[in-house]
Amino acid sequence: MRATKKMTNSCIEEEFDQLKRGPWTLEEDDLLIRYINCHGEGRWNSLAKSAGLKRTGKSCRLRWLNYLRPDTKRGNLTLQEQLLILELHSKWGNRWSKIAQHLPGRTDNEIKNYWRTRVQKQARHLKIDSSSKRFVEALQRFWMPRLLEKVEQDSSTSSTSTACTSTIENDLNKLKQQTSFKTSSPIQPCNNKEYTTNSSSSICASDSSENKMLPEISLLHGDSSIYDSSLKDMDCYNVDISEYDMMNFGRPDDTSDLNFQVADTDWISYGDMSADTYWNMDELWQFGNR
DNA sequence: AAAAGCGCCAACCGCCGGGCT
DNA sequence: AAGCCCGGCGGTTGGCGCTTT
Repeated sequence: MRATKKMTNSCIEEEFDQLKRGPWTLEEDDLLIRYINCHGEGRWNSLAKSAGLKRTGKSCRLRWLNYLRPDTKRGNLTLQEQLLILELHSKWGNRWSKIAQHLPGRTDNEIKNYWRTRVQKQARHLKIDSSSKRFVEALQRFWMPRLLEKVEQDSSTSSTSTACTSTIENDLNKLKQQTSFKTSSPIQPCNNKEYTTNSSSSICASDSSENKMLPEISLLHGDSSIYDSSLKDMDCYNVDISEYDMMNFGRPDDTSDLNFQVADTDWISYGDMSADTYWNMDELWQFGNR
């Protein structure tokens, strides 16, 4: 019989009331670190009590995973990390923990915050829903190729690479092999001339003669079961970004719900992005050269 | 210089699934 | 089989600090 079962409701409430909330103090951090170093992590509720912390197990777990764990990375996300997040989000949607698994040292919370504060901000500027097909198209059609281009430039000029970035670069190399984001690569037309998704989530380009459309991100609307947890199963988009008419990107088309306004923030134009650390293209150039 | 507005991010909340009793 | 606990996840909130007015 668990001890808590013997507790009366008032006892539980009293204990709950005594629990501390809000920002962690240095002393609490120290207690938690020392305890985990001695006894390891897990069994968070009992850990909290044994360590003498007046916190919930959940709170301790979160503090450890998101902040105190030794391999936690802090600071701005690199270009590679940003690109990987965009790509993985287009594949998996808001599966933050899953995305975080591919970014060593980054937490799901951090990635979620990045998405909400940086990426969704762009959607707001464009006055479109960040989960809309149009916005996902914009990401894939413009930002990701540009980011990839920049990442490649950086990797060709930079000789040093940490173990973590190597992991990310491996993932990105897979992406590069399996997608056609590169602006310089020749287009790879699909036989069926339609963007279609097959059972393993591969997406092929359609041939719309007047305005080529990027593949739909079927995750947003489709069956999540087709998505595998590993990058190795990513399939080609078979789209060459250079084939797309950027100027027509925001123009009205038959699918009116996909329209968005570009006039007030001319973010489609090169080098004329909104002034944001992560998204301003000018700053992107500087970012990788640090 | 002060107030208001805004962005970022750490932390919390509620829900869910799995495991144990 | 049912009830309970725990851990994990995604969504949301609140406070702090910076910027703008």
